[in-house]
Amino acid sequence: MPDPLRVRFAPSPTGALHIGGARTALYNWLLARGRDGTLLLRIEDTDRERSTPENVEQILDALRWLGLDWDEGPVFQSDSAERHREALSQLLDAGHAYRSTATADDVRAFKDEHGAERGFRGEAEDEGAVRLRVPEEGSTVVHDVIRGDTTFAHEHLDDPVIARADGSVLYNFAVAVDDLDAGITHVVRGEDHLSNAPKQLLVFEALDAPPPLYAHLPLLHGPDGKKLSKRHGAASVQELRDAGYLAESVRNYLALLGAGFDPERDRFSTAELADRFRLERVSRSPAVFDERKLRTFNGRDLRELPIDDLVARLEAFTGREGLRPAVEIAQDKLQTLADFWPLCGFFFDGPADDPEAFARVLGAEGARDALADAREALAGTEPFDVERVEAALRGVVERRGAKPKEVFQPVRVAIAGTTVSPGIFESVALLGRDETLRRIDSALTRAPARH
RNA sequence: GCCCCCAUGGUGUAGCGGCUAGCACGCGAGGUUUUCAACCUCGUAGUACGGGUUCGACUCCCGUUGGGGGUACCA
Repeated sequence: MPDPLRVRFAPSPTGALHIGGARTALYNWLLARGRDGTLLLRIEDTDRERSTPENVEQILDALRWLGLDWDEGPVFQSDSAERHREALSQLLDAGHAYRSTATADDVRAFKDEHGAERGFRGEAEDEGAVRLRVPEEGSTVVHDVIRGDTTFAHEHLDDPVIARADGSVLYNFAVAVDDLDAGITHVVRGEDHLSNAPKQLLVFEALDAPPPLYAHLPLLHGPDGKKLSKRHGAASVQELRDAGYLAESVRNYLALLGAGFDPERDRFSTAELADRFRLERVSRSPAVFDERKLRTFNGRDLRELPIDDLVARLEAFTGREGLRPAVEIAQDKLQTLADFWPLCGFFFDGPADDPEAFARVLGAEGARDALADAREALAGTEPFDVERVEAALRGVVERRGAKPKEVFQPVRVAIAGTTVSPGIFESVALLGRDETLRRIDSALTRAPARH
């Protein structure tokens, strides 16, 4: 029997859940859910400034939106101050750590003297910050599930500061103690933590405790190869949500970004993802987050959503109600939830204001006449349903010997105000005869007469 | 500067010593078409470079170059 998994994810509480962090959270989630493990949510808050209740709530909210739940937590590192102090004096007493007043300048001076590649070693003093004593000889090797062994020679490692002079502990010490106490078996985090791993391993060793398994994920980059940031558009899952992406699409896309799933497929249910996820399969090289591809995935998923579901999401997204009829005729044209209102808002709030489109389409040769003919045909259409509307409009096309678009576009611009809308017959039928005629009349009044 | 990681088309990836280097997104052309999408066809483009090892390297080793991360009494 394998030991039960205890996995933890620990976003930093800065308020925004960054996309890279979201992927890390997702992989932790898939790992735990796929192997019946326990998932612990920890907030890395040794730096008190960041973990304001508002920031934490934003993170939790983003996690929930993504559909990631956890079994225990959130727990805060700052809640374990007593235990941290205890572990600290344990190391001090055993000689694995010492106090030192050495500053960053002292460390620099040390390297000037001994060489830049030499790790700093301080002298034990009665006061000052607490530094962990790194062995002179040998090395610490990180056995990483994803990247294999990475060896860190002790001679290159500085004696890391693990607690401030005031006794408050620092990250590398606190996580190690917390992971130990929480019985964490798997630590899955970003590659930016790889160089922290030997420090934490050294803490485990000093505490004479077995370390968890580590897996460091490659980082996510923007299209320019640089670290993903707001410059690249959305950089946090909150922004993705606001941009109208579906949580399940984001999940699916993020999961595919480096997890080594079947390359012949690009769609997996969340259950499948959890079932197939293998830490060993995760890529070692960084990936570029491509929002266009996410858009494509999103559009595909959105188009297949049951209509009731889509309507509910759109009403929540736009804050408007009674959207269903419009959603029915627009679903195929949406890529994100945010696409809906620009496309269909005219049904509810009147024609959009697009003078350029109006002038171009209704100013074209014969456009005004075509629109007048359409008005006449529509005025006599009964009942006013999609079928009859289509017959009426096509009749106009035929009588005028025009191309379809020479009639349809003027009508479209008259009712929508722009050149883009759902299908013209569906749109006209949905708007109803009275409103359609009203808008056509209004357009006719504004349109320049040209024959 | 020093420590560490990474390297298949524009992007995400498959490959695990012998392949016509596969799939998807994008992009291009065509088809369909009432706009925008969607959809169908076809097409485009890749193993960073240099040395080895081997009968044989995208696959293994070394170096170079390039990219990234770390280097706090931050997390």
